[in-house]
Amino acid sequence: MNRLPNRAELMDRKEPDGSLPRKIGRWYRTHRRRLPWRETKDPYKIWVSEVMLQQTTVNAVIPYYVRWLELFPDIQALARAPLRRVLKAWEGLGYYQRARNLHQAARTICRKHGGSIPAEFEEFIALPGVGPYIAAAVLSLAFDKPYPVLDANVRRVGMRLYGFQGKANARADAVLLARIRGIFPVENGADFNQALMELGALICRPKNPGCLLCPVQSFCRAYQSGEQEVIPAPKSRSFQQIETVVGIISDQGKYLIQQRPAQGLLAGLWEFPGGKREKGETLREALRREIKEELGVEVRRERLLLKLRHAYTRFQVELFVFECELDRSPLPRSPNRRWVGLRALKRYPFPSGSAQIVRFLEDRDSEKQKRVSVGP
DNA sequence: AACTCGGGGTT
DNA sequence: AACCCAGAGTT
Repeated sequence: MNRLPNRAELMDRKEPDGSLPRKIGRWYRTHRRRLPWRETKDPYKIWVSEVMLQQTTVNAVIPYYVRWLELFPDIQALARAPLRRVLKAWEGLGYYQRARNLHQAARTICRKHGGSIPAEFEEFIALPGVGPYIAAAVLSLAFDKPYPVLDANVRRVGMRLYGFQGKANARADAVLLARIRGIFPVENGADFNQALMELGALICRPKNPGCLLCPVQSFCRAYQSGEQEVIPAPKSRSFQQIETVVGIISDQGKYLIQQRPAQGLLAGLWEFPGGKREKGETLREALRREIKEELGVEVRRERLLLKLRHAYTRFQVELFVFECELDRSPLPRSPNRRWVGLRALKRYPFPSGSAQIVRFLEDRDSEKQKRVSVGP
């Protein structure tokens, strides 16, 4: 667990001009990127950025971040918003539990903390979705408390600097945090934290690190032994291919969609009926089985509408989207199944793959409208 | 300690 | 195609 540097660690530290924190600090002041969340000290805004940036690259986050602050400019606005709008604003960013947790935490803060973000580590980390990194980051960057942060950038920089071998792990993290605490500057801790992360992002990259431009090259054990490219060791990963079938079922201009369970993959998002193709099944057999299982109705006729590919972290999905004609119309007998017109479809949060299908349907519809209005 | 949870960017 | 990313929660 993180903690503040103690008295002995902070007092009487000599920081000569050539020290590591000084060198990194000077480099940061001249090379840092101007990013939206670096223009503010508002803890809510910094928090939002940290949650979005979790396992997500800076460039992917920026447009979401800007739009989010327009929709939910402060914690009260977020707390008031219904979950569906919150998830819609997150659509395409992934790890949707982050949005649900942020929303829930905002409501808790407005209900129990008078609407202001807790400035104490133990109180803040107790909120859903706030772990050791985000607690340290927000308290450091917004409240200038000297908590060292340990994210993927700092981990890579630190492991290389100190010549750690092997994969990242909890034990190595603890040792690393202790060493960073040991050099943590008395002043401008927020800049030191950001400087370490920025160094990891711009110079001490996973591949092809820019050691020749690195301000702390002379301190770096990995550089001295030429191991900078192999520290940290890569994580092992599996990868598999999956084929899914999707049924587009429409009736009088409305489409049948259903909501995924509140737990697990893509929790709470909406999608069209369908599922995985099993071994030994044709796509059409899979479609008929899934529709029968999910809706209790036989498919009378179907035609392939489009094929999409979508990559997840651990697998790649190929979606075969069929327009279906059913035996009879299935009744939406649960709140998790709805007939929705194209216009209203835009307000529902979909996984990225399904969002592509929605765009296809919209395009198809606007083409149809054009033909009608222009005439043959 | 190992898994799960998305999607997009980079190489 | 493989790898990675301003991690957190669950098992």
